[in-house]
Amino acid sequence: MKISTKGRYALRLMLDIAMNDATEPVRLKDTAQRQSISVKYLEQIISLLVRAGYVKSIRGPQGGYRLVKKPSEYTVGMILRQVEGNMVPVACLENDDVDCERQSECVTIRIWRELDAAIRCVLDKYTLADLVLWQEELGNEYVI
Amino acid sequence: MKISTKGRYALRLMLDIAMNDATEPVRLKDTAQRQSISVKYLEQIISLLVRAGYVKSIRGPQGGYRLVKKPSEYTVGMILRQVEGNMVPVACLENDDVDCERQSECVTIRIWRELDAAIRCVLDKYTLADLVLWQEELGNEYVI
DNA sequence: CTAATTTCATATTGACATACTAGGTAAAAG
DNA sequence: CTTTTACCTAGTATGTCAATATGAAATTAG
Repeated sequence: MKISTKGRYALRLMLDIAMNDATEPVRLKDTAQRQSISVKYLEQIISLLVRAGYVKSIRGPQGGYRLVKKPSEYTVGMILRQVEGNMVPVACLENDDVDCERQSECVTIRIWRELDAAIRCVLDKYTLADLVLWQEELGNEYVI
Repeated sequence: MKISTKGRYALRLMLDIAMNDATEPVRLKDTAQRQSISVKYLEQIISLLVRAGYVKSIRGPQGGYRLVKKPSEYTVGMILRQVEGNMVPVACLENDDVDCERQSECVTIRIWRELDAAIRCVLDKYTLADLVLWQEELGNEYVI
């Protein structure tokens, strides 16, 4: 019942790009340094986000990555789901076709459904824009 | 980000005991049959619940397991935490001592904290008594 | 054109976790 | 003393996690 490094790093990666792609594309080399994550691992993670159409890449020198849409258009849940798969807490909620024959007689699924809804609620409530704002506030505190 | 079979089985096991230990101790052999889980695997799971003091065991013929307290005194979260460990979504929330040096500058933790609270809320809201009730309602529907 | 810089694509690795099964021991009842 | 139950430990196959490693392809600067 843990979010993997892949998911957590993906969020920090998207946040890092959101905060730095205003003037020029963000190179993974720089993100890696800022976030203390290896370039190679970031490459793997970002490939999933490129494939999803969340970031676009520019090759060659001065290349890097840029967000395709505005930070406010990426919820935390969207990002996590791309790299972690559906963020559903039990397999029997995964697809609508019933693959567990116990479902009709199983009451524990009510707990799992409510848990799923609660998780969804939090993850889809916040966007990258919120994270950017928080991070900027934190930055200002240091200056003061 | 999944609850393992151990956690899910533990909940079904506790529910099964709650619903059947009124007259005599519940044997794992019977639970195994009712729940379609192997006796051997149930043995491993219940040993964690015995150690936690959640069920007491009676050996020998006509032996089995009984709940120590009333069903209403076991939240779903209590049971899951015994077999799954703390149900916290990211490691940096695990213990109070700060083992991640990024915590002061990391805003993603706000998401994780809220997620943790949401999960806690659901898991600690329901008890075995709720599950028993739901299961009984379901049983009656079949009769009608 | 060439060299440097970047992304892109796969393969490999070691450690650990999951989901069990197997085999045997210990206690209690009849 | 045999049966029935719980109890304990080890093993095992599979998969996932968290990366590294290697190299190719594209782009730009000079």
